[in-house]
Amino acid sequence: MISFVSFKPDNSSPIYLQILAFVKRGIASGKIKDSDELPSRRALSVLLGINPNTVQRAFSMLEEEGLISSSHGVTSIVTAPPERVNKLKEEILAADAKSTAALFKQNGLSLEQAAALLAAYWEEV
Amino acid sequence: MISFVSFKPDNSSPIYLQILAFVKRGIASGKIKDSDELPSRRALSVLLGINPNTVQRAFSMLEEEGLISSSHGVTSIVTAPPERVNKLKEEILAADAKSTAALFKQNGLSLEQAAALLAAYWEEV
DNA sequence: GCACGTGTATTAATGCAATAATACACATGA
DNA sequence: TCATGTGTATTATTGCATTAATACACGTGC
Repeated sequence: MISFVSFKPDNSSPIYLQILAFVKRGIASGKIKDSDELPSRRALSVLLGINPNTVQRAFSMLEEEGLISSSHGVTSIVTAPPERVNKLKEEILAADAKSTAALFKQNGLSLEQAAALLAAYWEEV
Repeated sequence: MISFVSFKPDNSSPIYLQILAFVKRGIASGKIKDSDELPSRRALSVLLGINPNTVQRAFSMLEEEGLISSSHGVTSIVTAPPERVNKLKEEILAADAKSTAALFKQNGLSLEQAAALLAAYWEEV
């Protein structure tokens, strides 16, 4: 069963997108594995204190992307074969790296300064 | 006169917040300097193709933070003494570094891997 | 069989960013 | 002086993302 204990939604973006990102990053990083079982939509909505439809929306998007498999009456299962995981990992890392580089460049930093700054705050988070 | 040619709003957050962030990062990075003149609210709204009230909202928030000075009849002026710039720079860099570190950690990367990834995409953006 | 938990679908309600319209106050320059 | 452009303020409206409420369909296990 996938754990959502480390999932802390904020108000910076829609909750359903945060759930989507949480699961995708979990799969990409290996914390969530192929054939893992997801909590039911209702159970997760109670756990997170949100509306069941919000969970439903996130799960249906995961289904559209082929990352989970759903059927009536039973909880959904993660569908993440190795090649899919690698592809997802590359996508996420590339997107993160690009946005991060853009951010630091916008701040007028050099690559060396950016790396140093990252190192300075690495242990803090 | 502050230039907004590099300002490219997207639909990831409210436009007024993007304007706010654009100006703050500009000040922090030195691209926008103390006593620089801002375009008028109406002129900027025409330039960006948005409603004057959206610009007004961003500018009033900048005024609340003490980063611009406004008076009737004349365009607003940047108020950014050196100590304020340094403070702003620290705030922005710290926030960016923390969120970046958290992001890479969430992806299961080590500091070395994160730095390498950043370097790999640095020139691309 | 059937109670229960599950996935799925539809519709309504809510909140808020963005827009819109308008009015007033002030400064500048012809 | 006065026309013009500026900042400021108020109120209403629109559109859409999000949440909410509800009903229906299906599978499991007693």
